[in-house]
Amino acid sequence: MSAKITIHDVARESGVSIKTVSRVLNREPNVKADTRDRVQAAVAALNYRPNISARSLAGSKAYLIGVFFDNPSPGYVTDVQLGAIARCRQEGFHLIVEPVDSTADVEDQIAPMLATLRMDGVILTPPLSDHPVVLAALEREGVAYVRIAPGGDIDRAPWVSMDDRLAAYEMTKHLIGLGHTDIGFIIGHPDHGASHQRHQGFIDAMRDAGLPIRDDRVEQGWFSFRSGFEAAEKLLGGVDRPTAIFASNDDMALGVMAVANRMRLDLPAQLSVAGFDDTPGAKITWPQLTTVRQPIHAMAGAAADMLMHGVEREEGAPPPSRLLDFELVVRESTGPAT
Amino acid sequence: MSAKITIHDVARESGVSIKTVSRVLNREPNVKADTRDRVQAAVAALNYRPNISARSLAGSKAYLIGVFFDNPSPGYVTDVQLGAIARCRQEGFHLIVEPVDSTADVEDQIAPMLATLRMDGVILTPPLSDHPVVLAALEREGVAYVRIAPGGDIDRAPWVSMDDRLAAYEMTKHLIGLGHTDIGFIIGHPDHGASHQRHQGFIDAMRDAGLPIRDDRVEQGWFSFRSGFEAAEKLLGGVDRPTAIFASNDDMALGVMAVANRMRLDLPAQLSVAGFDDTPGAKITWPQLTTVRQPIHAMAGAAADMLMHGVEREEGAPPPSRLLDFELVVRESTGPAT
DNA sequence: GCTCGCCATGACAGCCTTGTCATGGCTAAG
DNA sequence: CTTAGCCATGACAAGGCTGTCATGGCGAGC
Repeated sequence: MSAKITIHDVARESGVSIKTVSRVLNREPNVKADTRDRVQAAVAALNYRPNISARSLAGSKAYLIGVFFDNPSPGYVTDVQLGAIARCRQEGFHLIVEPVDSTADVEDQIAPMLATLRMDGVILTPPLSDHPVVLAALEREGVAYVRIAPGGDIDRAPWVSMDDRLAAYEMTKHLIGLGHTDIGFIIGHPDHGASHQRHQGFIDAMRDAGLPIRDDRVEQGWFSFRSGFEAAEKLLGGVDRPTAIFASNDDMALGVMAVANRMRLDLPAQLSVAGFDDTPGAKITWPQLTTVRQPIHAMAGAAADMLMHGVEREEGAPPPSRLLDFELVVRESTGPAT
Repeated sequence: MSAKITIHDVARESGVSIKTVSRVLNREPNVKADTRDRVQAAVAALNYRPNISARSLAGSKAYLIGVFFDNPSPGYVTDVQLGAIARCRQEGFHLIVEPVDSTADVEDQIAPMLATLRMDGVILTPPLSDHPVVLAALEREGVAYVRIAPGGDIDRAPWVSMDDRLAAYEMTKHLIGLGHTDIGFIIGHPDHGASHQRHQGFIDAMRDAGLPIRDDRVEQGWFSFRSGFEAAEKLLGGVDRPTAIFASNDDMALGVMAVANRMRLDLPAQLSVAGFDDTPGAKITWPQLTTVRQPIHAMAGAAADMLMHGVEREEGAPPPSRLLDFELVVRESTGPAT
């Protein structure tokens, strides 16, 4: 380990005071171009890296962004991490990941960490985006946060989301366009805000097409494979079957496909199946799953951006937020109604 | 935000010097039980949390553990994180996650972060556990690290692993026990040390049972669904098919199942399929996948433990390391040979 | 009863950086 | 030519904690 070099070494090397080095490092104004170059040369020559602890102790930034999650889908979680990190790296920030078990005492889990770490901001993923205790703790500790895909209370804080309602609407329209009129729907986990919006998109599309929604065609799920499996057993149990099923996420759609497989139904000839999320699992089936690609990576990146650059909020105005585009991914699991 | 309370407040409240508070906080000796209690009471009363930046600036610990990964399997990655965090929380440590793109300049990615963050240790997941540039950078910067499931150069640094060879051996024995004599095998990604060991386990079991291994029954894969799919197409392409296929991980096994599904093979009657890892995907198929449960959670926890408590290495002795137990998970995708 | 020695505690410096404020040099205006 | 005013720079303190070392109190031994 090379003896660690500090800002003093750089200052001496370039013949200025440490404050000037600091100014160059932080891109502050009031440094002559010539001086700036000299300092940067010294930094490069000495291979100097500022010490993050000293920085955050002295200054106001911690160079740390937190990601809180309590999400059963590993694909979603890593995607968020990757998206956030990509942005953070550019600005010299780092990512602290903190799983939060929302069935245990949430306050106990996050309060200590918030106080010791004093992160610059926290990215909240569903269902934590709508967890009242989490939001309250963050606000109490004065830590900025951005919610990803929140379900309600939209004006409370900045968020990044996509139009779940519209996406579900488009997917339903896709099925209707294939000739399906009798479509089953599986609702997502009630704690996730997106669940309601996706359901609403389905309802709107059916209504706009003048199609009825039978009560026995809508089942409650929990975003898990198992819940999709069970819902599908009910939906496909009778002699009178829907010709398509739209599940509110991919895992549940895979559950539907498992049931269909077991029943020896031919996909998509006898049953079309659509999911939502475009998780890696969507490509891992036969036939591959028609689904909605969420811009998870981009959403996390945008959230990190807002946090690093300080979410300025004007009094009275709604918090700065972003709605990103989704993409309908049509694969082989949906086909013409027969 | 409550005005942040410091060690001085606690000291005043309990009538001792800040140094004594520090001693209590760090469980140092030389504090009277009575004094210790008073300090702890004050800490609780004031809801005091030490500032991590100040701590790491003054002391030698950073209270940060890094996790480096470049792993295509999100399930594996989150499992490692969860396992590591569970331990870290108990000791007040936090987890920094750093994806490393091993196809880009690895040095550029990790050297700056190592220097600024000065983490107490880093957990390396495959294939990074065997990446020479990563290991060298860590050693140069004097950052302790623990390798998870390294493939070779075992005495270079501490590691945590499981007996991949034995697990593959047992799985093969399971298949042989079901009456299979003609078994296909799909090798894992050549960069992962475990791949070779699993392959060896398969070879050993077949040899010990006196069974031949046909060259055209062994295919190279890359741990991805697609590679499993393609390998299966070759293995199952001819009229003369193996009665069982053992894939070196679950994703590839799922690829095999997709091919079998498409060929309308009845599982496990016409083909037994076995995987390795017990990822969430293993339960997401029909029939559910027989596989090997890796103690990923426990391995990560053990690695975190070693890092937090300082990996003491005696000169000449091999580094302290741990081999954890695996578990054969027999589900419905394997059955008697017909 | 006194001294030695150990144990519990405290004063102080130091970790590395940023923020504040003062200083000196320069330009433009009087 | 002088001075106000601005800009670039530097000296110094502060930030919260731990490590070192000195100090004071106490019990044991003589």
